[in-house]
Amino acid sequence: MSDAPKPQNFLAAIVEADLRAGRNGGRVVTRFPPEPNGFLHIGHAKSILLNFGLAKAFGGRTNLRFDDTNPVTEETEYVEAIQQDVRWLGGDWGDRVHYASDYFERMYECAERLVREGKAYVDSQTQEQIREGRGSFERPGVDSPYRGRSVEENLALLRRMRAGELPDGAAVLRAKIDMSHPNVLMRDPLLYRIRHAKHHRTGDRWCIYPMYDFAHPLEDAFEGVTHSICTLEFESNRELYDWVLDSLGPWDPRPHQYEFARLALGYTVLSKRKLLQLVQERRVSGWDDPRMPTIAGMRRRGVTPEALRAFAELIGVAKNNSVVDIGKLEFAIRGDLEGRAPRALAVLAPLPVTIVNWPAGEVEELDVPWWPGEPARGSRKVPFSGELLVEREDFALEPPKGWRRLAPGREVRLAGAYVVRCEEAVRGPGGEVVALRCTYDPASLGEAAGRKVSGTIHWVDARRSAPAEVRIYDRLFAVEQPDAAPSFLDALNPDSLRIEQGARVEPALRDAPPGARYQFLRQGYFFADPVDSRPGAPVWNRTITLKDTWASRAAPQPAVEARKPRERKEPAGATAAPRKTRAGFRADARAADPALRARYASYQARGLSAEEADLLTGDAATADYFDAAVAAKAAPASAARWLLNDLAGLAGDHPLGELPLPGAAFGRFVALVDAGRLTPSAAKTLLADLVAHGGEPEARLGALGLAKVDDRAAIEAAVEKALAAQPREVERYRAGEKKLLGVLLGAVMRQTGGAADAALVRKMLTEKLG
RNA sequence: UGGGGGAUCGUCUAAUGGCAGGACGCCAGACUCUGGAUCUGGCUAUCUAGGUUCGAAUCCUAGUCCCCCAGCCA
Repeated sequence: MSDAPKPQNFLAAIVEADLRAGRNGGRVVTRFPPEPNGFLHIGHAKSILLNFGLAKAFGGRTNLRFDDTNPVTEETEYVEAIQQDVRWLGGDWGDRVHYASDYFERMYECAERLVREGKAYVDSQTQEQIREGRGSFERPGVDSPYRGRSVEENLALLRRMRAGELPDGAAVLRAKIDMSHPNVLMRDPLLYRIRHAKHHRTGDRWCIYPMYDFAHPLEDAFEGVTHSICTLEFESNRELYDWVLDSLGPWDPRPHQYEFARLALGYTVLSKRKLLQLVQERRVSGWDDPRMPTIAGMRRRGVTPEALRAFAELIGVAKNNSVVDIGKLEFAIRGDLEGRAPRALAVLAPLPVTIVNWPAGEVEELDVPWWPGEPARGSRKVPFSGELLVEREDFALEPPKGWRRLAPGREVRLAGAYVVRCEEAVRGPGGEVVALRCTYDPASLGEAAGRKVSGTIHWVDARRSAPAEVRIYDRLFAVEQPDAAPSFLDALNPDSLRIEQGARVEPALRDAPPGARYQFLRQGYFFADPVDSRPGAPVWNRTITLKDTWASRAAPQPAVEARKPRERKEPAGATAAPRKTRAGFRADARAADPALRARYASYQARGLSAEEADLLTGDAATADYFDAAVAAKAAPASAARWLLNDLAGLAGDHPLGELPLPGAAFGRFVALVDAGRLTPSAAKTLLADLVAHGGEPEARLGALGLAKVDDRAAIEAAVEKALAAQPREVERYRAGEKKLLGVLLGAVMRQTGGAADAALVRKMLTEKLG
């Protein structure tokens, strides 16, 4: 175990339980298995952080594995980009970078073994025939005419496939499972297809390539992966994953697949196909365009790995289909940059200001701390003269209510410098404001001056500032759910990039190196672009704005259109079967079986409700079980209740007839409860034990010490003990938090193993607590 | 019933029969040389209906809604 923080999610719970149970010999091995056919995006970041984080937290290892089983879409360029991204995020795979293509020979051997064992065959149907033969959701498939080929013939054919004697599409290797399997993935899935294509690593060595469902479980098994974590859409594939492993084992460890919900984010798209389209259609400048949700794009925008990790922690891991508010990402980015970006002065859209009472020609070098309020973290010189520039947006001729910036006659603080007062707005020929004439207060410099003004604005010196290109990035999409639009391209935000050509930055920023990060005071966090910046001429990318409670007024949110229903392609000829419910099946069973029908009536005659009678007579086994219980002296009403409410849940999918607890013994159990020998609470414990291990109810009741305690003194002792153990709760209860009675009652019940009479305990508790 | 999964504040996520918690967001206030940050307080939730239980988000029954699967993609 390491001391890395333990993630708190359902997968961590599984790993922890496995470790506790001693499974896999204490090993924890995960893997991150990208296909090298595109750049990684923030959804992958979630998966990377999960896989690497989980293994690290539990003292395990994580492999990086390229799932390169489809030569026509995969490229070496992506392999390199992916490694860079994973490494940047902090994923440490040591020397364990693997390729599915490294296992092609072993996989092929597995394929031959399946053939030899009669579990796979070569199918020579066309693609269309195979699709047709698979059936549909409601209609079973039909066997391929080639399904019955002999082992020898299959082996010879498979070898010819490998040898390149067959053209693309002429044959495939299929598992021989069940063409009428309810899970369509199990209807003789394809294992290998012929592809005469050059592979980015194996070149022309192979012309047959394994399918994902065959390759992936084997890759995991070859590498000793214990927990194979993927996204929800692979849930149906798990059955096949298990089939492949069980057919080709034994394995140690035997990998298991678990699924979690992939990330969906508002105001963005996270499908490789769509991201590729944006790149190919030049809607963005490339995979690393700062507007892209790719890891490379976010990195270039100025986001840090720490911010992404904070984001991942913020959103957690679960199985709910969810769309995460983009605000959470922005929060994580701001929170990270807040502590690492020094504050600098830059004016994006300048408005000239003349300080009319400034001594002509004089320049003052102000010493301004990089971190306001934390002078110990350093400072730089900022020139101040009679000719300045302020942000155009920071002046209003007719200021609205609550305005805390410049306006005729108003005073503001220039950050790090003097308080100025606007004396006059200079108008151009069209009446527009082209410059400001202000006066300054020579006594207002520094904290000690104690001048109170309504606001502070940023500025730069007009002559001694540097021109800079500033790229103002905004969300790539204008609507929260681009996928819901008719075409996601329609949802693109036309203002996702604005280039401020006339921006000016303070002199200290002129030589900022690529990758430098600053907060431009009051405007946001900026990052010196690592690609386009030149020595002495950095290009600034806006990573993220500051939170702006002033501007956030009255920005109407566009209505979110309803997601358009996806079209179903249903092969012709399928009949729309009427939907049947469980209740319908029970009714059918009774219609077909007069004996069940008779029991349905007789149960009601013996006092059961129609619902109970219905549930008990859906099949003969359940009714038989119930009858056996009643024959063993259980009252019908309570037998029904215990069977339906508790036994059904404990039994799970197991038929009642196969339980270690026969119907007659169940009946004796119910009789014990009816006789008041144990409380309902203790009875549940006893029933769970009987279902798990069998045994005679009476004997187990004694062995587990579950006999009802109605001895006042014993209960009183338990109450005293429980109260003494929870003084805080007692105090809070007495202070008025009456809901804590349940907690205290629970504590007493646990004291007695559930054997105490709950009503009696409640009574004593309320008396004692007053 | 084709099969598989999922429904908890506006959003994301906890609570394995015993106090519905946290975070984002939002609102209000304090503070502030950033309308930022920070601090304080507040807001809002168990899909529906029955049942079991002293006690149900959790167990049972019925229903509703959402997602995934019929590529020689992964």
